[in-house]
Amino acid sequence: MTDWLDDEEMAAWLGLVDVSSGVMGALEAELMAHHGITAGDYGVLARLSEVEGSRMRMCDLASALHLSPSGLTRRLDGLVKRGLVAREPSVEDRRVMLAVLTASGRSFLEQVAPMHVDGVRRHFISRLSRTQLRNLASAFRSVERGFAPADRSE
Amino acid sequence: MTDWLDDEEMAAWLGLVDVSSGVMGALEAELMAHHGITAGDYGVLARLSEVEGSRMRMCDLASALHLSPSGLTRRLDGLVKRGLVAREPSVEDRRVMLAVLTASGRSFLEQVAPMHVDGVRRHFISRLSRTQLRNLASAFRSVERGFAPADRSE
DNA sequence: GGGATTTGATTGCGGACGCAAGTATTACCC
DNA sequence: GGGTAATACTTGCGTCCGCAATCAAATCCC
Repeated sequence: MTDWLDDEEMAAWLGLVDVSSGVMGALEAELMAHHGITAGDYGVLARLSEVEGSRMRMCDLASALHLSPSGLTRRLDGLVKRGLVAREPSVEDRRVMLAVLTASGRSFLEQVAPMHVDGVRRHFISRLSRTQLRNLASAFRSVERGFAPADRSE
Repeated sequence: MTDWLDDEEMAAWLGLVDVSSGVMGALEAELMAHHGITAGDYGVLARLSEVEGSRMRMCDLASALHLSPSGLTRRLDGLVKRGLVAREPSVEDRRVMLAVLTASGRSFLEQVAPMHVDGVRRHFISRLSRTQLRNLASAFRSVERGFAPADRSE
């Protein structure tokens, strides 16, 4: 018989699954209901707004968002059609396209972002004490340290 | 200006997102590579195996898996085609279909499950001390307590 | 410097899934 | 008890997204 999960292990594992899907689902629904934007689209805008020049190479943006190249191409199509992002060929490397946040994309994001962080706070942060928050962050760091060198099973 | 997230809050939030997507992604890839089954299909088999009689009403199964009714219908189509699950009309309520784990479904699951819990252990549980595990489970419970009565924002 | 390899982006195709509509059965209620 | 409402499942349709193929451009290497 295999080494099954005991109650505490199971609670931690199921908790991770339920909490992440629950919180992210709630945030997605709120973003869509109040601003008509998907979490994926919001992620593009937010990421672009954080970087120097508000522009990123497609490939860097795709990996930052854990999205395939083709997925990002189509996601960007929608954002371009809405005028929130523009495509701009790179001058240093003519293979690459830069995704650049437009002025209206930035102002849209500035309307949406406060509600999003409020959602994170309401559904997640506010349920936790400061100690729990710190413990959580430290536990997540422990798990993430195992990610990079863990691929030798393939 | 809105009430932004400080460093610890941000670390906890980003940690949740990255850890859950990282761990679940790794588990999904392993399930697919070693047993040719998606995480969704595995979830159906696992859930059925846990209940009395190895059968569930479609609607209960759908909500347990956070899946829409139509999504479950098609997912079950695939599992039925592979002979792992069977459909069985209910005698007490002729609207409902029961999804029932077949003998081959059960034996397939018994081959897969040890690898799956091993994956959970490798990618997640083993990175944490017993104290971290307990703290994590308790923090998740705190967050989940806020789920049910939190819908007054809609 | 010119051909082979690598890298970046897009498109065709197919799978997965949610919503809305449709059908069948049950529950409710006067 | 008969009509209305609610529930369970399925199907049609559209969207999202990953993989493989394709094309363009840069890099490598002799």
